[in-house]
Amino acid sequence: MSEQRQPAAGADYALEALCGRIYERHRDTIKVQKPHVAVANLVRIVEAVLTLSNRHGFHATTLRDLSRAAGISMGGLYSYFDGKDTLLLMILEQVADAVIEALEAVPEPVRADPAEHLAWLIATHVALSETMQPWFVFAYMEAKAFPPPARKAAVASELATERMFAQVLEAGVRAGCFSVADVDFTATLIKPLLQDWYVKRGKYRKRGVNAATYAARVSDFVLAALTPRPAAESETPLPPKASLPVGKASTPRNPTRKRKVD
Amino acid sequence: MSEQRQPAAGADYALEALCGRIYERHRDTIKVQKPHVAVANLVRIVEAVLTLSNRHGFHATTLRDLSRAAGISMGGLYSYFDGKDTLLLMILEQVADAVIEALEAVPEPVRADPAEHLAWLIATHVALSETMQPWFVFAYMEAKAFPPPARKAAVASELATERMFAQVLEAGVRAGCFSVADVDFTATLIKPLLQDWYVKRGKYRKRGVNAATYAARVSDFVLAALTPRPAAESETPLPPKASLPVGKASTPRNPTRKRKVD
DNA sequence: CAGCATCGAACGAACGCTCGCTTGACTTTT
DNA sequence: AAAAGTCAAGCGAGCGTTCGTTCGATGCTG
Repeated sequence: MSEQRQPAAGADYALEALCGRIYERHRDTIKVQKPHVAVANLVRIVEAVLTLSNRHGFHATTLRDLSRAAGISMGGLYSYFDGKDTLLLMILEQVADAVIEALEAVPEPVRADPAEHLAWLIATHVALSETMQPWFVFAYMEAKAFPPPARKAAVASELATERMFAQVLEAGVRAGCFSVADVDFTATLIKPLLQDWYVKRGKYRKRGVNAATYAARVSDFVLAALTPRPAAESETPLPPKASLPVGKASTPRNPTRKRKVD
Repeated sequence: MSEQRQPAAGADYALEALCGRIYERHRDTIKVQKPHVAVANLVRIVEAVLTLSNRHGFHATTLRDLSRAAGISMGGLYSYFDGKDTLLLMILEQVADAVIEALEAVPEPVRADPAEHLAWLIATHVALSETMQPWFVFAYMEAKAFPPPARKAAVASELATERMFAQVLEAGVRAGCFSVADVDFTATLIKPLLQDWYVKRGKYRKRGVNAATYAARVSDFVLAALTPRPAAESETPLPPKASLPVGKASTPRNPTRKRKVD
């Protein structure tokens, strides 16, 4: 199973390994005993549900579609999860775990230089979201629509990665190699740049941009914005008045019209 | 209706005005004749469907929920659209139109200076997406899941705004005030920064960041990245090898297992 | 021949959508 | 001016369909 494992991180982000972890985490609800059978079928289920959901949305994906795509009967599916929501949760958990695990495995020498550390975080995140692209898209698109446990976990995960960026920025500011007005805000701005890679990957593909190139360009862009300028700090004075017309105090806040029956 | 209309653009982005435009565009399918009645009810329908959909997704929003929230009976709803999909389309069209219309109304003096033009585009986009926040979130989250016409329109709209950014960047490069390696790519990177404002607006709200502040900060960040540096062009050589472990040539690309019946 | 794994018909609930009916403001008739 | 007629507008029970889920029968394997 392991063979060409690069860092000593001990984590593997291939489909099969990820499904193995799902199996272990949900041993109690998964009714199939033999691990190799269970994991093999989980692979087919997860692969199918990611494909179908990323095309039409999780809610629009029916278990009959999933059954056909995975090659497992309706009843068979219920040996692997006790309801549609659980299936969603299985995937979301795995994504959140993978992100934190991958980004925390920063090599010690890299951590020394804030600029290099930042570039490493960006490159690692892009590489991870490239390997697990369908998972990331799924988590990003479906996280909002579901039960509090999943929502909380997703938000927490996002904040955790944001904090990692903030810490690096702060270290850079202290070391004098970054010039940042608001560390937290700038850290927040980096996240959407990383998300764009997997959310709109098709667009980049079409333009011949691959993961490594994307990461390098984003690093360049971000580092350019952070690098202290010699003098002439021309902060944008304030945005040019770009107020949109919004016809007086319209938009009645309480348009409750009485119905016949309540 | 009009009164405090700032630019001479002639566009109004209040809920009622937007529904008025929807009414005009769909006169043929909307069965209600009297404009003031139709627009008033469209307001209640659109407001309700945006609220419900942004909470649980459009697909998960049932017409019964919508009927209750809007205060219009099931049958009544069908006087305003001939199917759930049409309702989705009505909103998507309106968002795409508003974006292009707003961004094309750039004042002539602003266009002269690329930096100012860029800041104006950012500020205008943020201001528009602030005014129409639920619409933007709806369009962003639901665009993928629907019929080719809607998808095509959404992609085209995104490319159009992207091209506007690219043109400004190009003008700035020619004028010597921007230093950009790849104009198209950099233009692409700006979009997600704008989207983050409405997609994660709750997060920014919680931190006391309002629309104007957000736009100003993003402008600063982007302009800092574009401003030519005196010397020392330290392009990131290549990303530090951030390869994730992906257990040998796993991930069987064709895990088709035969079923009993095809 | 156990017993684990899988199957797929069947079920109740909930969906999008329809349609015959009621309502009420306005027009016409007497 | 009162009565009768008209029709746009709105209503909600009910239709057929499809959903998530269940469960007894049926392999398959050691």
